[in-house]
Amino acid sequence: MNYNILLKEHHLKVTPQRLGILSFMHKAGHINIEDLFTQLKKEFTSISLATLYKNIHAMLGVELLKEVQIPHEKPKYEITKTPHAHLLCQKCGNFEDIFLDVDTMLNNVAKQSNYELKESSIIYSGICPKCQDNH
Amino acid sequence: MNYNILLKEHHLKVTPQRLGILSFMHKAGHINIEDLFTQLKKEFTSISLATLYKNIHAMLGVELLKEVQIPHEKPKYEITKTPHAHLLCQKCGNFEDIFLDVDTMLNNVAKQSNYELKESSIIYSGICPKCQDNH
DNA sequence: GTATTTGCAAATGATTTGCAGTGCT
DNA sequence: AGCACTGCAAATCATTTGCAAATAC
Repeated sequence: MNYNILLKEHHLKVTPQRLGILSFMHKAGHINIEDLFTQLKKEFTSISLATLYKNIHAMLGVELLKEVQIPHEKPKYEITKTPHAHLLCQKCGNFEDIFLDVDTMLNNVAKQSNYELKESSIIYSGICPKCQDNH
Repeated sequence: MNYNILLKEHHLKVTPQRLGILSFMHKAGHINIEDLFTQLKKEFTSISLATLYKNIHAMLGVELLKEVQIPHEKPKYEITKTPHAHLLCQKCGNFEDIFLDVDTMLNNVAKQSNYELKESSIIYSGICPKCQDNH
């Protein structure tokens, strides 16, 4: 993925810090501020938390990133992609995307509720296949 | 609803503060710490934030309460009821329950993902019927 | 060259903790 | 009576802000 272009498309200036944020975010899939900062420190010894927060907000503002709220956890961030749901393993903590037909679900709920629905935030939690085996 | 019994069933001692928390929580449906504290202050002039936090955590621990995380908002709390999803109006902020067939959805996703799913956290956002009219 | 971004330090805000006194069962 | 709960004050943790220097375009 070309983060350079991604930033420009969203009218954000390209800086090494921003490229680093996107690169680690992509590698992790979903990551919270604290873990992201730890990772970034390895490559940018001088990066500050303030910069990280400012950039996360800038990228959220232009919808380059999306915030994901797992109950009882600190928010995680992901690069915006096609609408999807999430799976959380309550045992090992694995957190992953699942590309359900979110649109169909949205339409059904819209009909039932008379809301004009735009988006959904969906997390399913349970035990992942691996953890079922190592019961 | 008898909060006295509700607390005892969950092995928590009955105190005026806890009864107050549950009563306001029920009245509001979903409420965050700050708003709940403001409400409580009216009835219990001496209640402290520390007490509120401690009690919220105690009640979460025994699953008498559930935390609901709306992206970009402070967590709200609700009294645990049968599994359901939530609707958020992006215009007026109205936040309500919707009793979809959460179990069927859970089973479908379980099949597709091979996760052994236990619960889901679902929020649909859009424009509520009222706000559509006052467009 | 100008506007934006960075990193620091300080400020703010939210939540937690320790402890002495009080209240529940 | 004994243990749990309350409220206060202080401590901790997370996030934001202001500003001078550095950097992107």
